[in-house]
Amino acid sequence: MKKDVVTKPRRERADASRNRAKILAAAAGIVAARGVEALSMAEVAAAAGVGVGTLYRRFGDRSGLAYALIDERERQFQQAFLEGPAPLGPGAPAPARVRAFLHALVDRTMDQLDLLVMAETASPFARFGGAYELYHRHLAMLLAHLRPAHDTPFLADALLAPLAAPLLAHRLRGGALTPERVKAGLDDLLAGLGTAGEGRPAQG
Amino acid sequence: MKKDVVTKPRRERADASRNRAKILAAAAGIVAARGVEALSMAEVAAAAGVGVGTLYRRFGDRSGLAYALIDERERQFQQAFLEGPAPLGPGAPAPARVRAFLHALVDRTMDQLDLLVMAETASPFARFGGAYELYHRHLAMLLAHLRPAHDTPFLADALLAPLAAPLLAHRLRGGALTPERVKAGLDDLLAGLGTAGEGRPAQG
DNA sequence: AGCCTAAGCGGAATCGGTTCCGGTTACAAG
DNA sequence: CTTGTAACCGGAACCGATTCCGCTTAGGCT
Repeated sequence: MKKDVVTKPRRERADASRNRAKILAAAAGIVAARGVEALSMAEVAAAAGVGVGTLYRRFGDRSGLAYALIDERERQFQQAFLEGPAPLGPGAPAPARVRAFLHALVDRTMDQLDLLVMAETASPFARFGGAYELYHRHLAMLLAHLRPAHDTPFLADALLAPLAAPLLAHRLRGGALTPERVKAGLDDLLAGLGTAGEGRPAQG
Repeated sequence: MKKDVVTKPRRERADASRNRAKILAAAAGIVAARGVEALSMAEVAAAAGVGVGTLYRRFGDRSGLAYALIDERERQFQQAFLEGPAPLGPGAPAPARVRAFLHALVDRTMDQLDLLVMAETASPFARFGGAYELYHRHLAMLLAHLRPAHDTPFLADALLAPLAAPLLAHRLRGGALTPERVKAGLDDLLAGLGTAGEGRPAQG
């Protein structure tokens, strides 16, 4: 009988990570040249010189590829609110952190709107995969700090929902939507939740 | 030269509306029997005894078919908040109408969650087609009544966004989400916006 | 009743995402 | 260096949505 060592997690093979890089480069090139609409799996595979099967092995699906293209900025953002300098990171009072977090999320979403629309559109629940739950936990935690008597998980969803990429993209098309306007609107909601820094006790 | 009457809008041909009915019946049957996942265009066409081209001619696309299946209840809902009895319809003070509208929307969304998920998922912006803009205008108008100094179009989006079918469906899966909880959460947001009936002037 | 044509119709073809699988290969162990 | 095998690979096959297009027909008109 073999020794059943606990599923040793060997690291990615050299050819595999080489292909990963080729695919990401090809995909980024296509997006830069012709926009996200032109980003089909078959075309990326062809441009990268690999088979489509390889794309799926590395990235799972179309949405996974989109997230991978966003990954670097995403890491920066996550690191910033998890362990970066205040007020986005730890150290600032919760209301300030909530506000900083939402404002930063608006910027980050606007920056990569097209890719996010694609990523969130792939499958019905793609949006709630990856980073969403992290944002949700983070926000709910900050809110709970402030207003323990409220349903903070719901409030966190309610604050994140208006930042869904497809909604913002839709409103942007119709002109007259700016990051500042979204931030101001969020501030308005936050003021109502008593997170504007008034320091009132939570009992509402 | 022909008389150029302004593009006379002839009404739907008899065979066409007969097919529309057959298609809707077939689709409803499939959904009832095997759920929305089983609702593919080809299968509906086969069950209805028509070609797929006919489905597209009548309903535009998958999302259109889903909306058509929902249509009857949708009409009732729209009529209720546009011209039905208060507080949902006209006559009640704006704060009460806002609250009644959102609560009713929660119920209606929960009722047909699966079909709505399908309808809103078909294309990236499907959600913002059909009824969404109507809801948005209605809600923004009521809010403007209350708080003219605020960005009511944004607030309307912010109140509607947490009711997106995919989000509710996702939270429902994880258990622990009820219509009551959603309504309570919305009430909480509304209280913060000063629509709880306190009658404070708008100036914030 | 017969004509004319816009409106409809069916279903093959197309398109893009995703899955499958028989054949390769990196690389750890001996 | 040889070997064993898990991880990979490529690309054909599959699947469902959507488009296309040549043929048919309802129904207004004479």
